[in-house]
Amino acid sequence: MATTNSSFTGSYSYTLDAKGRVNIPAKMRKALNPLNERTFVATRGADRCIVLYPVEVWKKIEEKLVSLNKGPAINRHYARNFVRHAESLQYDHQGRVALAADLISYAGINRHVVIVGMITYIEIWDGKRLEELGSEMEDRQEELESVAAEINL
Amino acid sequence: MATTNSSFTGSYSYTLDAKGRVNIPAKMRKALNPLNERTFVATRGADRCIVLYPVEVWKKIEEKLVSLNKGPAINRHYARNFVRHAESLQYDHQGRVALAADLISYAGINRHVVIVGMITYIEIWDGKRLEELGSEMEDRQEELESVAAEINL
DNA sequence: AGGTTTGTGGGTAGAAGTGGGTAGTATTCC
DNA sequence: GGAATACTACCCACTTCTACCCACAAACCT
Repeated sequence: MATTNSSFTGSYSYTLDAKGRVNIPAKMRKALNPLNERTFVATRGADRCIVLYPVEVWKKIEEKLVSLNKGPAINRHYARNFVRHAESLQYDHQGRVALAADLISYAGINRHVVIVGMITYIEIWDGKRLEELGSEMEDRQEELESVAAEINL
Repeated sequence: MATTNSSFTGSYSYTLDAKGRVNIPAKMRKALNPLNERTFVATRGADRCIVLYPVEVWKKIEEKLVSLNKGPAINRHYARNFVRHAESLQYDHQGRVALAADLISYAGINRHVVIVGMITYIEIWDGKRLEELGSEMEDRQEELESVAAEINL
């Protein structure tokens, strides 16, 4: 119960209700530093999922985006796409956040949702899509192993 | 009896109860540094068993995963697969941990469980599966000997 | 032997997850 | 401008699950 462990891990299965709300897993709520005041920043993730950053982490992302050289059009485009879909979400007293329709459709979510911890941030996936990705990954075992070799756990 | 920093060794046989709980061998509980607050992080092991790291060891793994460049998709997939099945487990006052159904089915566990010490971490196996693996290994005696030669005990 | 530790089973209070109501605010339309 | 409508934050209610507790049997240790 003493959450010295402030990182997000594990995966949890939930349902998106009729109002577009999903539960944030209790363990992740506990892992979120209170200075964030129960709020995350949600945006589009690279892998067609929704990504939730604790606000303190989001601030650092903003800094990096600001320091990005705005000369090349592609850089501006990148920053725009990242920020454009970002919205800050505070979970209610039942532990739920309301996701924007834009993000829900981007991630292809229908009702069955899986929330995955990625240590410093959280991902929200459509259950089925994540499964499909899992089986795709089985075909890419060597690539994964080369990553494993690289970081040498 | 300052066994604070001792290592995990030996193998012990237990039963998984109806609630998905297994005992952690008393010797391993004693070997776990108290700063871990009776908690391990469990995740999928490479050999179809469950792996338990003391939290202090897990933290180091997390650091490596966090420092992975999140640009390439394959790196994200790798981290996701690793962290996704991880959950932190604190053993109760009878010395048991409750394993997630996901991990139990991954390791193919039914009731009879063997817990193996691997010095810095712990493995949880289905009893029968571990036996089968043992007999497979008998056919690979030369390979085993070449490893022995390599580390030169 | 007798006390202590260890392993196993099961009951239960409180937490977690889910659905839905409502009041107050914002938005739209005439 | 003001009424009708949509939206959202907050609240309450119900079900399911889980962490914690107690109990007991077997093993262990002088």
